[in-house]
Amino acid sequence: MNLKSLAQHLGISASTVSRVLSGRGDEFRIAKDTQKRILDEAAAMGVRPDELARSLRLQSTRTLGLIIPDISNPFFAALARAVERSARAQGYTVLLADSQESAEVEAECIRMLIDRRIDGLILAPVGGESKHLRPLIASKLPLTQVDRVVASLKTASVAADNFSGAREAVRLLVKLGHRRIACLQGKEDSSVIAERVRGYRAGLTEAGLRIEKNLLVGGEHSQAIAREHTLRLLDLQPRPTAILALSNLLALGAIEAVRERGLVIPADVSLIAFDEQPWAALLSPPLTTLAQPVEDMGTAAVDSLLAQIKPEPDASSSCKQPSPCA
Amino acid sequence: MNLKSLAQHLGISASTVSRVLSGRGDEFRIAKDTQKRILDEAAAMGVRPDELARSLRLQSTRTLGLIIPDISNPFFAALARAVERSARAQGYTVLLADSQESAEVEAECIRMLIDRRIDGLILAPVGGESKHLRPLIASKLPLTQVDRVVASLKTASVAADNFSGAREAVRLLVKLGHRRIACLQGKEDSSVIAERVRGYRAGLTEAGLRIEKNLLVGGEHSQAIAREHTLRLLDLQPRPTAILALSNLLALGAIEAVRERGLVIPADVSLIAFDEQPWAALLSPPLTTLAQPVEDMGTAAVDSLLAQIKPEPDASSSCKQPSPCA
DNA sequence: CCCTTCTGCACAATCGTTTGCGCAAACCGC
DNA sequence: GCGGTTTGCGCAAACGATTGTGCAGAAGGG
Repeated sequence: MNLKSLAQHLGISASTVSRVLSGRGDEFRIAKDTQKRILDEAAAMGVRPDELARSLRLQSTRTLGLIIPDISNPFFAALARAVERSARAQGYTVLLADSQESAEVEAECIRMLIDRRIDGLILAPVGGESKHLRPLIASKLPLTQVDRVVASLKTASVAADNFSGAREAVRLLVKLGHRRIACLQGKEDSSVIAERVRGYRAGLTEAGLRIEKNLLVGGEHSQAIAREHTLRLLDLQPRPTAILALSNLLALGAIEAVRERGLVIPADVSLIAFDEQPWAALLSPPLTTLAQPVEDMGTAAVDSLLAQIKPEPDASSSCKQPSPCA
Repeated sequence: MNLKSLAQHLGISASTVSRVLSGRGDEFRIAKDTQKRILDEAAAMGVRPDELARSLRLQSTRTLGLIIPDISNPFFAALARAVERSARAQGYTVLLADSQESAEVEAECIRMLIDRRIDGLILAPVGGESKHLRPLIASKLPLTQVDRVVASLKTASVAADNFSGAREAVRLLVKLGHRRIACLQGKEDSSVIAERVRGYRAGLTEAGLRIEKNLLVGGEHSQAIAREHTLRLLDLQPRPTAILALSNLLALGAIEAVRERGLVIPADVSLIAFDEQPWAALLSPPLTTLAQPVEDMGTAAVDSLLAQIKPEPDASSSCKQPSPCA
């Protein structure tokens, strides 16, 4: 079923078959007649060149790696889809790996992808310690960070304008009359969260509001912990009138907590959350979310990476800010 | 950075390095001293054998393909995670592809995975026409179907007991006093849906209830269409008192429709849905769901596939039935 | 001291492609 | 009928690993 056996079968050399199958028959002046024979027989026998051998010889796999922290998070699932589609459109395939929010697993994924000789890597880092990324940088593999960005790594990166997004959210709440606005944050060492927190503070300051330490809670990116922190927020006297949840997972925890206290959104407390959710509209009343431009981020990441791979420099790009929606 | 250059660097042949790095130095009676030199230097230089070349030579990639119809569906995301973990535990890596609920894309994914010489494939088929799967069967590639099963394809398969699950759900509703129970189905040609519909009918019959044609609606696996069908259900006179949604996506559409009609679950109409959902508990009141044993299905699929790959026959397995939960 | 046995490693073929180079036949003009 | 050009294609060497076979040198026996 391989190119060589097809060649034998036709009494023709493998070189000729290779050239014809790669669509460069004319370029090498292979007789039309010969080309037709080869193409017909290849189709009939279902012969397709072995990508492994091909990659080995060409030293290029036309494969991109994508590492995300959690495929079951709708945001990352959407990102993965966008990356995959965009890569496929440019003739690349994507190897997807899930680092499970663990630096250790992340390092393992990186090793595995490098062993498979991917042409480039799109990485949404788990954040925090980045020692394990040093060998990656040293390897000179084309690399683009996406969503979360470890700034100490000098690489191309693609991220939403999280600062403006969060500030915008606060402005919105202020306009609605809120004065005690709490913020439910995730991992502090994540660039995404850091930016959003910065935006939160900026929004408050801008509105002439004080930044109260006990209204900025969290520190883990987990639904359970978000729930606990929200419970504590709700027990404060006076209670905050609005909560800004910095991610979809955190929002889930917050909603849980609000329900648990027998309170109602938005009568008792308003909630506005980052990340779009398929179910946001189903809550009563619908949850206000800040959609991230995940499609754009995916294609931008692929473009940025391919720009590094092909020698057509295009620098790193950035993205629209999250936009509020119903 | 490859094995050969390391060999030169040490003034040793590549064969020896290969044997040592593959951990079989003793087996080939390589001197302890030589082994140590090789291992040390390999670690220092960060040398790891090229998986491409290795796979080519060994005619085995230790890679499994997984094709699912939609990674952004939480059920499939969870399945992918389970498969990935289970495969990794057995030394295999997984190539994930998303067929986007399209037979055409599915065929393309299959071709791509075969070109990459995967050792086996786990497939959640889009269903319907299966002509495009013929070449796959012909290729003799180890294959296991998961979740959805195209019965006409004689392959190993892993699926939940959807029949019993649906029947159980109907029993539950009947016990709660419902007599007019509607069913919101998806693609009729999907084995999963077919089984669930069968279970639905069985449950009704068992309870001595008539099966009313206009209470069994649907035909597309889409939230929007589910919404429309539910609207029509709700406008029936008399209105059904309960709806069984055969998947998470359909449930979303149903909830939308119920809200749109200004009705309340479960006061006006009860809803029970297949597939677990992270947000099911957040609705007011919480949505009753039938969780599928997705972890088990993932590991069972991998086991079934590996049984075909390694010559340790273990036959195909099946799975626990979906269990009702809060 | 020679012959065998064991130890420790190297040689070379192989997996399935791609590609630079080169060679034979056909064709052309004179 | 001979040199030169064109046409059409094959040879063989890569790519980076694995592995059966074989070959030296040391060790051991008689």
